[in-house]
Amino acid sequence: MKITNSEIAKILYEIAGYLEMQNVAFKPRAYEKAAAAIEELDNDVSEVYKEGGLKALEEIPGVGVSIAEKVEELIKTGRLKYYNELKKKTPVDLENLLRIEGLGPKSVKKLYKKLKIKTVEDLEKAAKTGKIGKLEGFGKKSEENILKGIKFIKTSGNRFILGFVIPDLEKIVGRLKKLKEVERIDIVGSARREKETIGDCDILVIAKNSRESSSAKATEDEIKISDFFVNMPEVVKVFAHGETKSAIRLKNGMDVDLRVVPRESYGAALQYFTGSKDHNIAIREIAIKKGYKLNEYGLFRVIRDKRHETRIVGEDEKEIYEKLGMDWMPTEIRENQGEIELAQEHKLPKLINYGDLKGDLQIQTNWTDGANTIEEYAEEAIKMGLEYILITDHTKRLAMTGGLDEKKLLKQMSEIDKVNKRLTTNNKRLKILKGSEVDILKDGTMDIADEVLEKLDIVGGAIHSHFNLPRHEQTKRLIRAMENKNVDIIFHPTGRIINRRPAYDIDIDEIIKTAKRTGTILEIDAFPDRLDLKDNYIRKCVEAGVKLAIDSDAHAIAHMGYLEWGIAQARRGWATREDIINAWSLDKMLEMLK
DNA sequence: GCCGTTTTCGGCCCGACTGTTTTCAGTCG
Repeated sequence: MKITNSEIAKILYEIAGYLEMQNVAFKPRAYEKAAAAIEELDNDVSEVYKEGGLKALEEIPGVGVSIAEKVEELIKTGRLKYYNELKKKTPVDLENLLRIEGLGPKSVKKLYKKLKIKTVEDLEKAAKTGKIGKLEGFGKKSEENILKGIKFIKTSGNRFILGFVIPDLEKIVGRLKKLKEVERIDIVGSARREKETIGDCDILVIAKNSRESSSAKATEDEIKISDFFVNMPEVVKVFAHGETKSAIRLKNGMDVDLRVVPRESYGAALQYFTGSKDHNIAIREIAIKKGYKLNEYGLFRVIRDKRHETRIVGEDEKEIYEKLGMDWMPTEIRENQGEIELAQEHKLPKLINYGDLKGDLQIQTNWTDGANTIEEYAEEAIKMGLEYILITDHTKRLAMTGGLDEKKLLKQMSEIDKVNKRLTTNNKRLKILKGSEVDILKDGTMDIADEVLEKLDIVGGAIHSHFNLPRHEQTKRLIRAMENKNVDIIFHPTGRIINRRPAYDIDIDEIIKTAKRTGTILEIDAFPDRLDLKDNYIRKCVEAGVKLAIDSDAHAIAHMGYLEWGIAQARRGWATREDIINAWSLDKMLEMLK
């Protein structure tokens, strides 16, 4: 099978780690840079190579002669000698060991040399028996931290980040959809509810030639679909393979269930398999009270002696809810957190819709750690139908990104003026706004002087250091930043990275209160592993009347599409268009900002 | 190993924290 961009990137990242172990200078950064560039590429590297050969590979920024050859070898053979040799020298599960906070290549090497630790399991055993603490350069504290890191990975590691696995899942769904036997197909479960992470994936299908009812025998079409499903190239394990229900594990480690449902039950199955469980339990209780029975096959009227029942509805999901006396509910809010009561009163909020955003307010360009130019982002935004974007490169304290100081920021502002002028002469409607992702320093002051901040259209503040301050101090720090009259938005307010790093310790209610008082916007960072604020914090903001912004946090134009994941979270937090400032016109938005 | 409106060779980002030390290596962003 064709090697994917992320598979190539993973190997390049690992090479960087191995070189780091050997104290090789500069090369690790070179491999990391190339890996990141490939990971963020819009096109398939294999395709790039097929069309333009080595030359085309070398045109990828950060990829030179040597790495291009290695990528070529990977595309052609699926293997890489250089990588295998490095791996032979230090045969450790680098990918997973490096996921542990605080553990880098040097420590991994030492642990391997001294204790023959190769895997996370080895490491855990050694830490638990106190062997790590006695090691030179390590101590009791390191041992504790390692155990904590392992625990964190274990408790959060077996869920998949929805935005990152959806491409894999959609590939499968797209392929099934093309079968002549398939009439309709949907992803259900927590993925349909747009949860930030999913444990597994459920897929429902109706065959063209669908069986009459759930008790009828499966049709040939239905059997063919199930057979096709378990024989896909990505399948590494088949747990179950029936005529209408199958379960497999994919190469990426995710378990996927497929159910081929009769047409007359499709709506009921959608409702049932979408959940959430709590939502379904509450709905079924209501059904019982009204003399119905609800299951995955339909809504049934129960006749007195309970041995007779007649199917009322089942093909259409909306009809089921309506028969039960309530409005259809958007899947994102089906968590039994008040949505059912409001649906019964026909008072559900009108959630913000996919496609409602008029702008993107967090974009990193190649002035710092982004991959594309201001102009390239502008072109992409025009393609997406946006009306405005805000350029928000990092500031000087974040040295590793080449953060901008006051002088460079002013220079970038005049560059934006120029690009805006070009857009106007070419009759393009897009407006590029001047902004910055300004570092919030330890004491809550900003990394850029106020005189310069004043000149920007919109200022975003963000924390990138001192993640471990005690709660009151961290909260005070953010509050001070919000009180700055130039700071309009707080970017990724809690700093978590899903499956990797917990949020820093803040009093979220205090933060929301301050946002309200100071008129500061809180951001919903749409990057799939951030989604910060998360759904229930969004809901708190909506209830408190604090306004929000949904931003892609793009570091490459391909990331701008992530805005949709931000909308999904906003919907999970019950946000309407009124709550999201970049769903508004430019004038209205600028008017309400500080 | 990559890159070049300062360079085709000689630079590559840097400050702070943590945990280990008693001056520093490793890690992080």
